[in-house]
Amino acid sequence: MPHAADRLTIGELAGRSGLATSALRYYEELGLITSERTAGGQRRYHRSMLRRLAFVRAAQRVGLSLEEARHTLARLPTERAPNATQWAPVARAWQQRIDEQIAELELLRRKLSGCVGCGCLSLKKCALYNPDDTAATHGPGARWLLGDTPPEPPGRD
Amino acid sequence: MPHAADRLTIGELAGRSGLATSALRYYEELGLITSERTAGGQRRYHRSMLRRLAFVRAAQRVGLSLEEARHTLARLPTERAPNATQWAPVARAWQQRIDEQIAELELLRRKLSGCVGCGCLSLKKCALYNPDDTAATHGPGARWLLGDTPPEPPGRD
DNA sequence: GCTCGACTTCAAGCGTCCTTGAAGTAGCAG
DNA sequence: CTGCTACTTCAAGGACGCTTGAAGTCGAGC
Repeated sequence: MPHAADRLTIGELAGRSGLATSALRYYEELGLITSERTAGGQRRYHRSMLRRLAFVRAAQRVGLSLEEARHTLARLPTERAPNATQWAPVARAWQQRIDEQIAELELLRRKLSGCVGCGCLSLKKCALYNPDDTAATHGPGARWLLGDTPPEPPGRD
Repeated sequence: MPHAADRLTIGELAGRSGLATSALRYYEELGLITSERTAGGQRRYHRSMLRRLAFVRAAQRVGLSLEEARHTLARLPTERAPNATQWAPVARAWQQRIDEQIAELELLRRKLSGCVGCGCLSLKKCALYNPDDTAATHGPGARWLLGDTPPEPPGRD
């Protein structure tokens, strides 16, 4: 064991979190994590930072920016695990985001499925190019796949 | 109608694709789309570029970089819609990526579900912090949620 | 043939998320 | 106490995906 106390050096935190030390310093600068300093000025991290980092990583996967993660983190306890009351709204919000992402991906997947056998990406024949469900999903106006476009005037492909 | 021929100006292509003209020039620079030029040097796009752009947007949503999209695009016909033989492997590869993403999100979702009621993010008690399925999903070594970490030595949280 | 908006190029800038490098210090093993 | 690695700060750089601005040209309508 490299050192005595129950505080983690930046290298240890890096090893345990899977993040680079440079990333950890950056996160600290952003206020995502905090540290104490030794007499000599080196960082020492409380182990609760592991939780915060796990949270940040999860937040990123849910599609949040580091700034957004910071805001959410600010409403959770610093050194303690959040209790159910604190955690529930966060978890619910995230689940909603996740559900939306899954729904989007499944829509795209279905469209691709339809295309595997159809010599696809041929305008007017393919679900990838025709609104229907996409239109419903993405608001008003003709939309296909991932962008807007009129359903192609006359002309061929 | 702004002009005669069946070629699209960059403004028209932008309008129809939902992308900014600056993005279109950038894409052209990257080799994602091509254009012809008028005598005066202005770009004119074949309508098949709409398909390529739809493809690129879809690729982005599947998580590909523009570079990766370019590679894939290079194996599909330039001005024609791909046939089933050309398209099938691409669609299958994308579906696989989509499936992986969905699986990841569902895993995260399940973990969050378990946590809503548990005062979560408390080390050792919570699925978010304990390997199990995540370990299987992300290769060797102990991993929780989105990073590596040993399952916490002695001490408390 | 003029006008005016849409186009052109080129260079620089931007937001996000970090990494890299230089120059120097801390802290633990022996 | 030496020595070596891990640490420190600060500034710059870098990848990705574009956007913005300046300065100038094209081209369709009147």
